[in-house]
Amino acid sequence: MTTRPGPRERLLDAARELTYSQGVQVGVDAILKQADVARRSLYQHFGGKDGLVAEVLRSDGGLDRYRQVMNEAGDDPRERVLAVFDELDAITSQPAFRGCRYTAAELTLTDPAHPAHAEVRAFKEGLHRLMAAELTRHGHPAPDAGADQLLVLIDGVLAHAVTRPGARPALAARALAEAVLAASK
Amino acid sequence: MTTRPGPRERLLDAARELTYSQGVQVGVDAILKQADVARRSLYQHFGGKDGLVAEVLRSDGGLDRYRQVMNEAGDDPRERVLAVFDELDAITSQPAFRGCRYTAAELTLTDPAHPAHAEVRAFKEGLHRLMAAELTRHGHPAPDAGADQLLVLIDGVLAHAVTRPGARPALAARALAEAVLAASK
DNA sequence: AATTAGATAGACCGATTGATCTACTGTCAA
DNA sequence: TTGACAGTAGATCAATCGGTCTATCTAATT
Repeated sequence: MTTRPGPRERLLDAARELTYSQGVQVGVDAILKQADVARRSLYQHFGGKDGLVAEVLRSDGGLDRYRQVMNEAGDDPRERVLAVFDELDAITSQPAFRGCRYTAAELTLTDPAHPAHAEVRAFKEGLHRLMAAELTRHGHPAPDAGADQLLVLIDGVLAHAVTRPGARPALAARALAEAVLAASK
Repeated sequence: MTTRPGPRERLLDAARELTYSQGVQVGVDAILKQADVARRSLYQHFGGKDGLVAEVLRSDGGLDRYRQVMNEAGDDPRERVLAVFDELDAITSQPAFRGCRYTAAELTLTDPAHPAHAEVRAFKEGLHRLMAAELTRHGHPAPDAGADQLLVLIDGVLAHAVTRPGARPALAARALAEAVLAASK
């Protein structure tokens, strides 16, 4: 039989799911209930709700998913970048799609002192490095600026898909990503 | 001496400011205090907090601001579209910038029944029509698809600027907007 | 002058929030 | 056997939430 994970993992799993489907405003009680964990364990492991939310973002592995999608697309930088937008089209078409978890956290948590903000920034910086590396391999004359453009496109797709469900923004963005790639020599 | 606006206007002004600076999670009490209005007036005029929030979005005049920026740029559709991104660069560079109020509302308010969602959608649709009209005048072969691209860029700029303050995403997006315009015959 | 509608002030409500606390249980190692 | 420790269960806390209520005041209408 499968041993179920410890309280810490169960808390992270429950929080990851509920803070996405219901937003970070979800109550601690709901998380505790779904995790089937004692109240005290939460404060023992994460210090409080804020710490739990931050750890959810930190341990989310969002960057790994981007890497995986690109790796499955092969070696060609161009194909690897475009594969990201194909994947975005699939993600944003799912009924359970509720936007980018990082952007949502950033916009929802107004308090600048919230530990989640640092995690959001770290994620975006990591994604920027990821994209810049691809553009460098592709011979792009300004990989940093190009990565900025790709990030705008990615964030734009994830933000826009929430408000206009039928728009398929990833397809629109994919064509612009090709324009970014076309800047290479 | 200037007669101060009625309770309804004061409520809208206070709510517009506070829901932006502190998010829609801001308490009713804070809005009432800043508006210097009796509690009852809020429920008399708007039925509740949800109604007030929705009316803030509806009466925000965000579309008018886009129109004004484009009108100030003259008649040429190309200049009018690019002026939008110049303006976005200015807006996102302000210290008080806290993201797109509509996107934030959409991501924060999880309840699908919240009346704000309809206002968000109406705004984005209006913006889409605005951009499509410019592309049509510019001779774009597919104004609707082109407007989709411009909206992704706009949403991307507003979303990305929140998480990476120094990135100047509007400048990156402006170059891509030129690519959209270049599709015209 | 009488009536009426809108606004104000503020008490009050039940529900929920995040967090702390005590008491108890099970496990493993010394 | 003892002790340490992590986890559980649940009472409890103060604060805050959105919303309803009564009572009073004011200004325009009739």
